[in-house]
Amino acid sequence: MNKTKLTLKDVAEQIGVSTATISNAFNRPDQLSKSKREEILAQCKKIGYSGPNKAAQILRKGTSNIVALVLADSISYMVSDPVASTFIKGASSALQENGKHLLLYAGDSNSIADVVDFVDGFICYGQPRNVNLIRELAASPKPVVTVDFDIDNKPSINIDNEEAAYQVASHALNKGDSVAILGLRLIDSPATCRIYDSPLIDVETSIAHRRLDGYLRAAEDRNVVVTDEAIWHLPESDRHFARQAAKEVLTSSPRPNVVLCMSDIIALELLHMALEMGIKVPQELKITGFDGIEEAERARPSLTTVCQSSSQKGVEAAKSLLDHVKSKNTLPFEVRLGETV
Amino acid sequence: MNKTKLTLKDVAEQIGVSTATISNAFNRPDQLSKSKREEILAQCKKIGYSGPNKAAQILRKGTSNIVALVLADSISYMVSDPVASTFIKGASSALQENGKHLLLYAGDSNSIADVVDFVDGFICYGQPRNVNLIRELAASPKPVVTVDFDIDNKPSINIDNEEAAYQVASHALNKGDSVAILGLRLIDSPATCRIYDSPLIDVETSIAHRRLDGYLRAAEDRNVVVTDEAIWHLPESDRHFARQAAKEVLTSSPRPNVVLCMSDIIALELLHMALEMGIKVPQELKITGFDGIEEAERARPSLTTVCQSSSQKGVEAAKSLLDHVKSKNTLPFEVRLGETV
DNA sequence: ATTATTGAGTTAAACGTTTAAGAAGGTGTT
DNA sequence: AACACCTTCTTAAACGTTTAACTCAATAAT
Repeated sequence: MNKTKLTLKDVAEQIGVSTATISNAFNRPDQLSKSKREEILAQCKKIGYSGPNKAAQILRKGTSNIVALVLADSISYMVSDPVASTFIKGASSALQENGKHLLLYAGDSNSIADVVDFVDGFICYGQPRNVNLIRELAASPKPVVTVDFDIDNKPSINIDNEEAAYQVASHALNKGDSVAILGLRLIDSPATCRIYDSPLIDVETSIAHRRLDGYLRAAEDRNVVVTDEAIWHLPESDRHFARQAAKEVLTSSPRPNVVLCMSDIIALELLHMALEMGIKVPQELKITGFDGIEEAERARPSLTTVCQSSSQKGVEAAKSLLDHVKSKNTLPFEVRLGETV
Repeated sequence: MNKTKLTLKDVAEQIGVSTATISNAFNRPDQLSKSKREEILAQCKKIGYSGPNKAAQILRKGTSNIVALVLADSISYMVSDPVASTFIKGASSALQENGKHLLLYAGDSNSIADVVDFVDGFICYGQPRNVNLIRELAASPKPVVTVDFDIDNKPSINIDNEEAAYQVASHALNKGDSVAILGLRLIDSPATCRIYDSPLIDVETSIAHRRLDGYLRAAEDRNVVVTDEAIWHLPESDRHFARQAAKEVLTSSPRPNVVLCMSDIIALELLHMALEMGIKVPQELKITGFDGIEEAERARPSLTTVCQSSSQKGVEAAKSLLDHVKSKNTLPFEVRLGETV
């Protein structure tokens, strides 16, 4: 029919009203009479004008209905991790309900500059690899909400990781135990950036720190000594890394009889390897996980772990962003007793 | 420092050149002398101008570096499905390498109108639920590439589903067998829209159709009769649906001794249920899958299936879009013989 | 009968860029 | 010396909207 894309101006001329009126017909029904509005919309439909151009709206209105989801690790990894993908699920459905779109943003990139101008806000899931990215998020003119990660003065969604770790560890630990910890990357561990060196950003602390604190408190309560050598720091909650670390732990001597794992993926890998090696769980080896993924419940023996709802986190994160909540939100958790302690 | 966001105009005034020159300094280095360019960029940095506003660029340039990934089913489902998430992996990494961003778009929404104006193109993964959405994609002014789905006159990425199904079925079938098929939603099955009724869109055919054709050809070759009652159409490749259908198949009488499944997820669920029921695989029941996911290889007995690389599909789809390829691309597949036939 | 108030629509100035076309000056050719 | 041709930069018109401020009637209030 029409050679080139119709604009508001074209349509206004054809219908014989001002562009403002057409615009109002689409955006502000209260600004014109009901009859005129309906007539205009009908005409537009007939002419083949499907509504104001979104690119122009983004510029003019300063809003795009796009929310960027900054994923701590690469998108590839995040999409296949059960915890992260469940989070994405929750976030995306909450956003969709509110007419927002989700832009996946890799946390290993080093700047948000290429999207910050048009995006409506950021949900940051986990601790991004790149310091500069964190710094930019901290200084972002657009709203930011963080999850499983904390930036001072920005809203966040989290659970009480210290308390959760303390509780789950308490179920596993007894006086005289020899314990190992399969942890996640600490924010200031050598493999990563020494974020505390930078005075500009005020990152409170990572979940790995909080969980470690909880584990250590539980150990201390029972007079169990945890040396630095008994703590492994995996770069991420990945089966491959987990398998390697599990091997090291199980072949170290003396072999620990309790291993506290900061994720279920890690714990399950350890569990499988232990069973392969003929180690009796929980008699010779107690294991705790973290997250409460389905697979942990299906495993035999079933895993003792901390249950938290990733999808709820996603929903809450989206809500916080949309409602311009400023405060930090601490969600509940629950220790699920399985057969591994 | 600065109260309000700096614009190109502000910066131009401060530095004492025209806006065009600043713009060129950022976008078209060949349009001004090297020395001037460097001076300008240095000044901008000092002033705190981080480059042209992206929202304005989108409008003016008509390009955003955003690619929408239209997911046939809901985002929630897609993100947790191993096949789909592997696809997303491939696509996102290829796009990221080319500086493109990924917008997740739910295929159960009924229009692309709210993004078509600013997005650079669409990758459509699978057959969207909504006819209107398909119609809009078919008529989209922006490039579209489809995967595991076909729209006439649009490029697509696929494997030869008919041949793949034929081959895998051929490994399982023998004269005298009683066969059932656990299939996926056909494009014109009653539960969905009768897409062929609409003359406006020319959707070639769904992968479910092609696979069914392949299965039936293999059956015919061996004089095996497949009645309509022996064919189940699951709405999607979901564990829940699969479990229900598996139950029906295994309790039907006479019980088939060969079941051809259109996805590994379905096949694995059937396998588990068969084992639970004490049915010997493959002696009493042969099973074939489709996709070649990891879990299929790990299963005991391991699954006979068609291997195709979802991540490669993602990469190819992204490439096709970025390179403006117009032709359809048929990728290779491979039958992996497991212990279930 | 005069003044306020409201309703419906218009005008025109943004929003922050990019880019075709043009101007000014310098270099090379004949 | 005249001319064409670069190079480097500027001018100004898009890109397609939204929205504050305004006009003009018509209705309500005093």
